[in-house]
Amino acid sequence: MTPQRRAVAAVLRGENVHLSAEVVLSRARQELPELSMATVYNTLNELVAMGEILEIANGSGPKRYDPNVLIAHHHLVCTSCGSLQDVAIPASNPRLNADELHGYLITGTEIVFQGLCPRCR
Amino acid sequence: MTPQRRAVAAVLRGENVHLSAEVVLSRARQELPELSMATVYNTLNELVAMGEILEIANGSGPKRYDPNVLIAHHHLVCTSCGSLQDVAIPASNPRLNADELHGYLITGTEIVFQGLCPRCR
DNA sequence: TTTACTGCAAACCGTTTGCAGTTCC
DNA sequence: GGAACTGCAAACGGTTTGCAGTAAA
Repeated sequence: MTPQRRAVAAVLRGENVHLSAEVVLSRARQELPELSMATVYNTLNELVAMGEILEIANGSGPKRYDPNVLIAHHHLVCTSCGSLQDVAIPASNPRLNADELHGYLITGTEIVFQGLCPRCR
Repeated sequence: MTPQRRAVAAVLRGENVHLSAEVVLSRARQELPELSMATVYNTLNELVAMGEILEIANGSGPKRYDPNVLIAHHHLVCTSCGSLQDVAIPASNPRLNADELHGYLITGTEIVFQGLCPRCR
């Protein structure tokens, strides 16, 4: 646990936090100005590998990192400004029936609700 | 309609087709060897803008292009090899209730089922 | 002294863009 | 001649990597 990793981890804390590497860097630099981007990426990737944070791959644009791993949830993304909102798993959780599985073994289901956020609509 | 565009469009035809720009190029070059990557991307982006094909943004790795725009569907992706399968919209289509909308106006819902394909499991 | 980690800079991959050279009306 | 399009090569943005230097065990 180096100061760098602590600074990165400290930024990724809380609910409804979805930060890009860039933003993680600038925020963590408030604590540790000499922090480098390489170290941010190294740390983020380790945190993802350890299961401490989630990686949210946005279509184009940078990946976002989400520290909320304890409560399973989906995302609501604004197609205009890119802002993200956590949403609870809906009551009607989608399932595939046998003939739609095409022989796959399902390991996860991810729902992305697209829409316009209050500011953009 | 130039030969280049025709060649690209011809490759993106059928069901369960999810090709990267790279693959589109190499296949279209069998018809038109002098085709360039720039033109492939130009054409793909126009087709997407025209609503003729869908862009599937994979986490890391190249985008995939899907000509199946007529039948609404979701995707089943192999987390090991990246292969993709179209799946029908499940009977229980997820919906958010008012308090989960957070003021967003929903415009679309995308489900990605992750799993292991028959070859990888 | 070995090991792990950092920061820098350069490389990387997928995609986009500037531009000069077609082609077609 | 003007508009639309091509191919090349260079630029781009986000991410990763090689490497020399530093700190910690």
